[in-house]
Amino acid sequence: MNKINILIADDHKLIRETWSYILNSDPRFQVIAECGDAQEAVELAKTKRPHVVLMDINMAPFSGLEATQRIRKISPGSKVIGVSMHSQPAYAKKMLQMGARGYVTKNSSKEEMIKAILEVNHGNKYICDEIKNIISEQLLDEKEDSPNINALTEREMQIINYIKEGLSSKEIAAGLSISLKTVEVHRHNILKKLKLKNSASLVNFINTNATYI
Amino acid sequence: MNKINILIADDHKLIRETWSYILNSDPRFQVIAECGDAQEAVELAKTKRPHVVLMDINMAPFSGLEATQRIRKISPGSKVIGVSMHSQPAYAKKMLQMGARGYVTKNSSKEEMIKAILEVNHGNKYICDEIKNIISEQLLDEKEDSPNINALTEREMQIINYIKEGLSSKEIAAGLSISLKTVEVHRHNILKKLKLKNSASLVNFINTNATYI
DNA sequence: GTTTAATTAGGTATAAACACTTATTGGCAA
DNA sequence: TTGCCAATAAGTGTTTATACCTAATTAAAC
Repeated sequence: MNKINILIADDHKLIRETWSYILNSDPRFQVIAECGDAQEAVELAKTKRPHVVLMDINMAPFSGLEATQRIRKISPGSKVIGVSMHSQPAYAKKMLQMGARGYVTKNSSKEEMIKAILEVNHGNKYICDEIKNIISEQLLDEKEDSPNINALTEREMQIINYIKEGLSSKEIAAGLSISLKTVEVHRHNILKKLKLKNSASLVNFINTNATYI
Repeated sequence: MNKINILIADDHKLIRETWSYILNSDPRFQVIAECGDAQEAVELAKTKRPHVVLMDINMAPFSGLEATQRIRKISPGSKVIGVSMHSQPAYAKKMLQMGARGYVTKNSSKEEMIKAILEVNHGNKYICDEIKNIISEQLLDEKEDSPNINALTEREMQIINYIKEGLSSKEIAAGLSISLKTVEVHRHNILKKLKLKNSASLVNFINTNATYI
């Protein structure tokens, strides 16, 4: 039986090395490449055609989410597993939307990671226990009136990023070549959707609630 | 020659396991305990008396900074190495202030980690190359007028926390039983000190710049 | 004991943000 | 095709924030 070929994309060198070490110690796996940025990950997926890609979400120059999406198109046979330190289900959800076949947090054990690799390689989907537990807990809470950042549109997120950087509505309007009035409407809608009072609390919400990625 | 006894404290199980695996594979090291929270780390340092402690900064219920401080008192023979994903020198500085003997980012290689352990066990201090490079770069830039959050006063930090929560100046004034005008002056001084344009960018700065820990 | 810095607070402006209404366009889906 | 929604943009207000100024009090530092 052939080994499962794995590509590791993670911007932390130590983490890449340790995973390579562990996975290569198992006769079922073969780490064929590793890299620290998303661009390289896409290129390596194209040339090396790995069976499984371990993809960290946080990477330069674009996120693991985008890299997953690209790999999905460029090498449909490669199964991507999202790996992140974030336990929020929203991350997992987004990652799966982008075409990932699995999601594992860095809280997971070695055994769970191996299980995830075997499952996705076999064509199944896999989500780690931690996320599954959190999701079920959230379902029990069931707070439908909670601010849901997923309701924000692309444009709104774009404008939030400008706001974070300290740009005024006038500057944002100039930057996006749209009317000042439009920017104001967007800002108003954002605050209304998230039930926030002003831009300061918005930035704090965005920075501390990772739910939006 | 005796092995160097190591305690690993990191809230990510996978990371603990991989380090244990790697370090135990080296005849010079012996991982004698590992844990995922700061409280346990302090207790384990007390009972196990490890030669070296690998301490992650981000942990519950209190931070690795505080745990380091406690271990320093409770088991002065144990050398603590701060391990973090943060490349800001401010983290390293704070960690060393708390009594750590070394600081290594998660971008560092396995070799660098081993070097750090050997150095601190030998009684020396060790800071990883990444941080050293950043510090030297910052010295070369030498911008004395650069935003320094350390210059913020207690009162100013207090007001920033209210701003983050979305309170208006009027509300902050009421909360602190001071004049609206005073709050406005504080806000103005904060923005001036940090060279920021508005509250949104202030909140983003505070959330993303860990310099104030 | 004099200086320095933090906190306090007033005045006087302009600029920006926020609230709410209406309305047009284009795309996508039931 | 009809209807919904995102994105666009205008009008018209009110409220807040920001930018300057001056200045008193107090505590710490030199």
